[in-house]
Amino acid sequence: MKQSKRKKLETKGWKVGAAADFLNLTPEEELFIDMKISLSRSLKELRIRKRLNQVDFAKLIKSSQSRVAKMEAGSASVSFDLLIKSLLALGASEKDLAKAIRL
Amino acid sequence: MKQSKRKKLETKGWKVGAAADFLNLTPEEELFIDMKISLSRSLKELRIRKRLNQVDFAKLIKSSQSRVAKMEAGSASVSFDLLIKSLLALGASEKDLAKAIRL
DNA sequence: TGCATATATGTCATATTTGACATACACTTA
DNA sequence: TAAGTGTATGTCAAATATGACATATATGCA
Repeated sequence: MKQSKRKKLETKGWKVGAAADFLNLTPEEELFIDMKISLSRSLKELRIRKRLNQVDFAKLIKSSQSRVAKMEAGSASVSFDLLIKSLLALGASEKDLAKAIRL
Repeated sequence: MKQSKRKKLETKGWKVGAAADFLNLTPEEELFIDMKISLSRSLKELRIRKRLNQVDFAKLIKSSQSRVAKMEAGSASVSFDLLIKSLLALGASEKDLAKAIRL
């Protein structure tokens, strides 16, 4: 993994693998994180395109501004389930999600 | 929603929405469930293609046979996170997952 | 029939994720 | 400068998902 990418993840609460050791990140773990980050990006993009601020979007999905911020920051404490629910709430289709995973 | 589909979900622990009322299933909720079920199917398919039984696969992902069964049954108690981790463990790529979501 | 293998279902203590809240930070504009 | 707006970060009790376990069911085969 590139040094720059590693640094980025460390700050977001990602403790991957048993040893929380970024040197031992398996390819699957990296893919898993990459996909979440991809969804994060799509979420932020979509929210902004809909001209919603984090507070209003949080209300829309019955969550909180802080959690929206964490979603968009690619925080490790956010599940795929929440990301996907959020994207669907913004009107994303299955096709959109399939695309978003890989962006 | 079709009657047949509704019946199927009811048996798998899906209590959707506040009222657990299948008559009030929003399109987003339905999409959410559909996607999980799609991943379930792909998972089962991939596992069998790799000639693993549920016990051995459970060991591979450090889980249990019962949870693998629940994953493949499309149980409501299974998260996207676990489904995706499992698929990645079977060698699925981001592309594969993007496809699997929509099958 | 009994035995082996594979899968399904239910329960539960533990682990993780959640929304809520407080508060900090960044930026604009008056 | 202060006030307003939007976003980020940390904490925590409650909600949800988890692996482990027991047990049930199904199928094949001696």
